[in-house]
Amino acid sequence: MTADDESLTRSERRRRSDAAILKAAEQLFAEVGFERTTIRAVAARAGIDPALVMQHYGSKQGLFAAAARWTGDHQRILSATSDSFPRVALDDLLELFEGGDREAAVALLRNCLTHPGAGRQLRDEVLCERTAAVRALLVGPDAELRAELLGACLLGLGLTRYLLEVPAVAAAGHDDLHRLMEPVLRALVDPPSVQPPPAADQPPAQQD
Amino acid sequence: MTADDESLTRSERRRRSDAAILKAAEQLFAEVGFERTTIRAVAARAGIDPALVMQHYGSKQGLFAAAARWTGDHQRILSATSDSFPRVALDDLLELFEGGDREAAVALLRNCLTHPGAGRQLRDEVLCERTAAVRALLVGPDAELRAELLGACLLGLGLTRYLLEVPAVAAAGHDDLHRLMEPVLRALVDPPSVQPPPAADQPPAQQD
DNA sequence: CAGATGGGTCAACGGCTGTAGAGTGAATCG
DNA sequence: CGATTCACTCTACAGCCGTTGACCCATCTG
Repeated sequence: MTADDESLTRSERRRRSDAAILKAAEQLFAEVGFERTTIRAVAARAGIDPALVMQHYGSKQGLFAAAARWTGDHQRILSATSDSFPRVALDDLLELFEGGDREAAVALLRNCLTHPGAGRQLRDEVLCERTAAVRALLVGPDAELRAELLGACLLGLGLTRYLLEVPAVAAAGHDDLHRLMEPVLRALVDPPSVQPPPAADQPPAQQD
Repeated sequence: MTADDESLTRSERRRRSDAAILKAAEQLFAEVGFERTTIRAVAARAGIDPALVMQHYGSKQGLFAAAARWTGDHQRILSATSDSFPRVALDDLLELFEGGDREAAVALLRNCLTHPGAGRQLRDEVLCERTAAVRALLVGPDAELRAELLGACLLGLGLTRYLLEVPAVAAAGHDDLHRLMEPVLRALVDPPSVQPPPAADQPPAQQD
């Protein structure tokens, strides 16, 4: 693939082809999904033999398990406050899918409705696990349901913007998305049935 | 399948097997997706020969095109007012996916990320077409983007509740979903930058 | 009743898929 | 340096898939 295949130690060759396989798999799983991705196509894009993919990852399922994963860091969400959550969650989403290594996450999203493992992973590791953390930020009743609904809205935004490419959503700038979506998320963080912090009702008096 | 295959006129037999094929196809496309659904499995569930499926629908693509479609009626949304929209849109979604013939719609949703035709159909016919109508309800700037974001949030709710089955969202009652999600949708119908119609019940005198 | 029609079945083809096993040659090591 | 390891390739298998064409036989038509 690159220049010299010579003068490479064995473990270097191993790591290099391993990375090439994984990268090709992430791209193909993200582009056309699990079923339409063939081992042969992955191998061709990685510039190696199909059988090598099996030796490295055991099976197509194993390859998918390694390639499709949520690459966002949960830490930033965890350290958000109830106040900053809408902004931070949106930023996280936009950065993840517009950053350099979005493929693994797109691969997970692309297949979450048709590949049982991907669906389970998205539900359990991304939506539920995050939910458990986000729930701690939320006061008032229905914290768990509200946390999951926050995930649902963010998921809807991600899908329409990056996978379905619904025109206006896909073309919108970050500022517009923040301006329009933050109040949406806030409606779940501070639902009408819950008085926003014990403070006064709602009058102008805003402080940070 | 049913009792008597005898004493049926030819066109009756035709219509009957046609309906059986379509129903089986809707179910399988909804359950396991396009790729994992085989003509043979559809035929087996319909109780007929695989070749008959081809004679009736031409190809697997043709069968899918007939089976996966949005069965909700756009009329109710169209006749909503800006005020009633959140409630009506939610009701529409819940009724569609908890009614008797949800399979065709689930089939469309299930495959919208991996089947190019399904994705295009969901985007163009459901999200965009509805958007064009909903946009008319919305006053203020960014009407198109806000309309599409409304679709995105509803899509996220539908996917997490009916396909991914995220626990709390899937188990929630209609009343809880209405109570929590209506304010969310309202944040897009009446974004903070737009004065909600000549103020009425809202707490007095808010201005920006 | 005899021929035409068409819904339905049967068997098969060609292609593609994931996967396995034997083999090769260069890097590694005693 | 000789033996061994191991990343890599080649070839092939077995199975499943969408699709097709020939063939039945109950229904329709004259």
